[in-house]
Amino acid sequence: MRVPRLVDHDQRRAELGAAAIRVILREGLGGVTVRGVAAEAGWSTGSLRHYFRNQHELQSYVVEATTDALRRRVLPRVRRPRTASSAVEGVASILEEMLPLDAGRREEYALWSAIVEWERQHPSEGGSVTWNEQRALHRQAVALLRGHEPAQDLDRAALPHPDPEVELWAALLHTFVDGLAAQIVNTPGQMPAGTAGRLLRALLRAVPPAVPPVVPPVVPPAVPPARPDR
Amino acid sequence: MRVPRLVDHDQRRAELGAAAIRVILREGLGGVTVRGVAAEAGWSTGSLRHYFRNQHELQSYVVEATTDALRRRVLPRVRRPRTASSAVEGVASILEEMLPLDAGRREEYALWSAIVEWERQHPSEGGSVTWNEQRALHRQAVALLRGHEPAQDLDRAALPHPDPEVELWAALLHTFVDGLAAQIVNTPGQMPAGTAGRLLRALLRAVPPAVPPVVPPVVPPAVPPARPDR
DNA sequence: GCGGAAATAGCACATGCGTGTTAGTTAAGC
DNA sequence: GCTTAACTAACACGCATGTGCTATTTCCGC
Repeated sequence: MRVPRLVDHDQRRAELGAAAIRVILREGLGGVTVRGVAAEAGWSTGSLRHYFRNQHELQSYVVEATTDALRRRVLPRVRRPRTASSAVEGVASILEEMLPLDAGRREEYALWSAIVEWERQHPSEGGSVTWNEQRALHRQAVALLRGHEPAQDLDRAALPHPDPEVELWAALLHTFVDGLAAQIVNTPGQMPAGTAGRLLRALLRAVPPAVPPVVPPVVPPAVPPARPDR
Repeated sequence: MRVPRLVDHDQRRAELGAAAIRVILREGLGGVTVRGVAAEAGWSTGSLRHYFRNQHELQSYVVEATTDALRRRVLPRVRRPRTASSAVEGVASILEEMLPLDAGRREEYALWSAIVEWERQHPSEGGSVTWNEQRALHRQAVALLRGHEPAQDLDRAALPHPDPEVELWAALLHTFVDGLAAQIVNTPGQMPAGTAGRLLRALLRAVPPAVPPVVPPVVPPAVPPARPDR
């Protein structure tokens, strides 16, 4: 069999994905057109369409690739060990990594927003992946605040916490941080970085402390009791 | 002087505005095109362009008109007297009027979102009008929760409250409700109406009550500031 | 009546989009 | 060197958009 020139499709697609990300940052997900991305990458539309049959396939790939890229960028940052003067300060500095407080994080937030928009318009069964990951992060944050042992791996943090109070405050905190990020970008005049940080810390201080360790945080048998939430 | 046929421009523009609102609900603010709105209203583009010179003028008018219409629809509802079993319940039922919990309020939220998007892309000096109004509403809510006299008129509520704790919790609550609304529409699977209501009430219960004017901030050793029940 | 300004309807042009098709180019295997 | 499949580039079609321009209709004041 004769094998003509071969190119690495995955690598090509990654190259296109990088160009598409630049387009998203400049014009939003709606600007991710076949022509636009091809021009950004310096290719012709015909070439691009050897790797993506249509616009949906292109956007779908870009959303997936962007999600992965953001994960790889953000996760190490929130897992970075830090010297904090208090639990509140430690958790606040973690959560601030998620807020669009400077140019770099504003870019990341714009990408997250584009992904959320995509997920809203193309709902997948099993719920939003990014939502579940964010919830796990806030669950960890609240557990830390209340003095629980942090979950070892990320999969563990994806499960509901045995302490229902952790679940409740994780939901409250998650929702609040979502709103905070939205206000920072939508009404930056009314929500400058300093105000955002103060509000975040104020809410963290409002998280009630765990009751004294009558029962240490031993993971109980696999079945958590039915919780009112969710 | 000869006066030809005269039509009420304001009334025409209002008619166009109503058609544009229908278009926004169907296709978003991006769908507000000269052709689209004209077709929705049953006119030709040439006619429409006697009242709006270009697309920007059309969208600008629509945003303004929609803001006014929403104000007129929502304000009486949040001011409706209610019989509540508690302060938390009373405030919760007010704030729920702002959440996209049913078809009607989802429509209103979609319109609010379109306005916020417009304001973000076309920032005006003096900050966002809608943001300030929302903040005033939450300020009132927190004041109510803490047992203050409610402000008489709306202009009064637009000013910062003398109690700094009211200002702080108004900001926290405002941000939280923003996030709640966003999650309800963006990830409805993870944030159904019942959960949203429970989270809202949980946060309202976390608002610290006003200290009785007996002993303000005498901090007993090792006891964190006043906390809600439970 | 009727002149004429306002109002209306419609067309034309340039632009940008997704997508289908087609001709040219490249390079591995024979 | 030749063949052939993959790759590249470009064009064409249909559609939608904003906007400028031009007939056509309407109706008040004379």
